[in-house]
Amino acid sequence: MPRVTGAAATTGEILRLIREEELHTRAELARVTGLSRPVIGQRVNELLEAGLVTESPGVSSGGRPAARLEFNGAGGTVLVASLGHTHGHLAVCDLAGAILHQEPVEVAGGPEAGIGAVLDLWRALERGPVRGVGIAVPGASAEHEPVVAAVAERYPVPVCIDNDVNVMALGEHRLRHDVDDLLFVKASTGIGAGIVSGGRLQRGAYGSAGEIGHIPVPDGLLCGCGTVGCVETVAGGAALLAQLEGRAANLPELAALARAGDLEAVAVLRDAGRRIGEVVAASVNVLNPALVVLGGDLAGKNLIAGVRETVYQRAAAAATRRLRIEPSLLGDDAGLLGCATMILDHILSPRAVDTALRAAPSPQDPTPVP
Amino acid sequence: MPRVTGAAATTGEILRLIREEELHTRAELARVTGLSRPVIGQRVNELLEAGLVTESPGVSSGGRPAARLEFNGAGGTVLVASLGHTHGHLAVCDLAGAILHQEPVEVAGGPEAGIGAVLDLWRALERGPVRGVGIAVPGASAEHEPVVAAVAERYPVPVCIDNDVNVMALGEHRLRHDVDDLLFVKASTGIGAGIVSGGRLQRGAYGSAGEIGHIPVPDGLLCGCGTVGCVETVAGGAALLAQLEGRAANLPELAALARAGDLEAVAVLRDAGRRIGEVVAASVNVLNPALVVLGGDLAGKNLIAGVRETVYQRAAAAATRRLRIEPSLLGDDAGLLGCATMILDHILSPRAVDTALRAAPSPQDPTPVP
DNA sequence: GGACTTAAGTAGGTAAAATTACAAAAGTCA
DNA sequence: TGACTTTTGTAATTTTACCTACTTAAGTCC
Repeated sequence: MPRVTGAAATTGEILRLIREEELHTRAELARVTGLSRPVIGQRVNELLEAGLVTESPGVSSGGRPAARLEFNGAGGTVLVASLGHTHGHLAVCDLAGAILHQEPVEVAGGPEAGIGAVLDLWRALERGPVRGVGIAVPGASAEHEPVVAAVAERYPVPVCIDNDVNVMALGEHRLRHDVDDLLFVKASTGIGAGIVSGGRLQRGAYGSAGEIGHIPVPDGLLCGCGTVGCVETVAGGAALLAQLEGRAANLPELAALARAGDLEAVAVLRDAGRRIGEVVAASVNVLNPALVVLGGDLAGKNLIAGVRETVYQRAAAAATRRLRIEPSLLGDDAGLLGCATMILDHILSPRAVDTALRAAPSPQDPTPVP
Repeated sequence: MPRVTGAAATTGEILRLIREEELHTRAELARVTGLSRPVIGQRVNELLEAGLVTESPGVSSGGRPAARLEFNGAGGTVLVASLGHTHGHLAVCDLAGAILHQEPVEVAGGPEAGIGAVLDLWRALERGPVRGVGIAVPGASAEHEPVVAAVAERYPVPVCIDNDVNVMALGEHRLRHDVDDLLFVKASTGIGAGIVSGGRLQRGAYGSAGEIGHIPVPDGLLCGCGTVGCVETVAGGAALLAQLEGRAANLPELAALARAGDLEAVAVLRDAGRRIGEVVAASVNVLNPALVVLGGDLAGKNLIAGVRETVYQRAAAAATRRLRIEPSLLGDDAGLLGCATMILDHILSPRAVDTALRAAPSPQDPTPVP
């Protein structure tokens, strides 16, 4: 019987089918790939031996019940950290991307200075073999090579680092993998966006794609960047706190105020949404995404309403006809979950898995997967 | 000796290495791919037999001279057409993408109505086996399924169709294949952009990515699209002709006027460049391309100067620091050359070549390549 | 309980792909 | 001219990646 799929169904590809395509028995895998049962059996055994897949009794459909194959999220861990300029969070996640344990961390002086503290905390939290490390940093990730070097020295596994917004965009994309073109907008102290186009994260030529915080909006104050009327200046967290004249000390408080129905807070957020909507409208015109996701401390229903209002009014009909604008599904742990997605996508990709299995077919090897 | 490259070096991949990676001898191919000489020899023979590659005597480097392998641009032809709402151009190109012969064509009633005339002219121009067809249409290509059907009925070869701006972006990308993130902006009667990000053309979720013509710019007239101040309304070809109050009857005349030094025409174009620069600046902030290419009837030095002025002033420093803004290298035949690139990328891709060779290994087959 | 159904493992075999080893061709250089 | 270098081709062999056929397992249905 000839093969059906275009790509050769390597062992790594079989894992992808189990993990992402909802195929859970050897027989199904054989049908979909067009490969014979013995080949599938052999590949699945490799995955079972490597601890990447588990087998459990299934239900019968009239004959012998098929053993149910599941990706083994407990087959290892990844270490992740979402770092800001002064503080951040870190966590240990399983291979399914679930957070097993997390901690806040102080990184006075930024990620470079604070990476030592992060490494020490990770060491204390470690459980099971570490298969990869994912880190989110503020701003351009290219400037954080020393961080990667410090981590790579302690952990001989793949290390991925990216901008916090890009990482969140990846995390959101994982939850909605039917959407191949999405724009993730983070509204917090700063305002930025992560772009997924054609199913892939777009960083631009020099890593600053999606930096929409300094696009000017009509009417506005002088921004630190030199231009007049950057969105970040008129609708960023600092501006909103200033507008409330001390009634909220930080962004979570502001959000809480709005949730409690405070009319002034609601108005401030709605108006910020309108300003942000201006730049989102421009981005939507340029990119034509299927979905805009709003995340960050400020992305409550009021801000989102403001964004919707402006985008549907300002952006071209062709780009908005089927456009959805929705809140993030990731919640408070967006950064950590995004980091986990980033590194897991890397180490569980068919290529990486094939390479790892070729190098270390035995399960007790110190770094069997990546 | 183990393989070096990740991707299996299939026959199609070997062709790519010869065509795009400047590898011109069997020995070089063997070194780069890590495959043994006999395998390379066999694959190259397949390509020679299929007429996709030519062999010529080379120069010695101290031993037997290596036979020089070149992609055979004369191994077939592709038919291309760049169609507007009322008229267009069509051509026959060789497999290297060079125009062998071109003709204007009237397509009263748009591409659907005029495709018959196009087919007849193509038939008259045909020389050598036709390996593919590429067509550019105004606006969204999804609306032109009937055109594809009509062409496919006469020519049993791959047919590619896309928006004219996207096609030009592809053509420009081919000429600068070191640049993986570029924005092609066409300034003519309409204003639009084609986006190449991460080396791939981005169409967006519903094919309208890059439609920047209807983004509003500060201050402006009422546009047909309902919004106030679309760039296309204030800086599109129609607006500029109106500003010149009859001194130019069409855009080529306007461009000629400016080249001759007419101050009014120069000012009008420069100002249009500034308006277009507003939306280009927004796009640059969002996408962070390495290069913005300006094409279309209006893209002379005056308009480009205006665009540069505004972009470097308005866009964020991170996005403009290494940004280049340049005129198109494609010239008047941008549409046709872009079409050729589009269809050639398709039929000469490693996958397409491998499939074609598997199906028809003999050179005298009517459709050996695709 | 026995026939039927579906799933999975085993053994042996085959065809393709790539390798090694050997041989020949076509130049340079003294 | 002959030694040396580099490229290319040929033949036999090995390796890989499958498949087919058969057997065993484990359930349902009458």
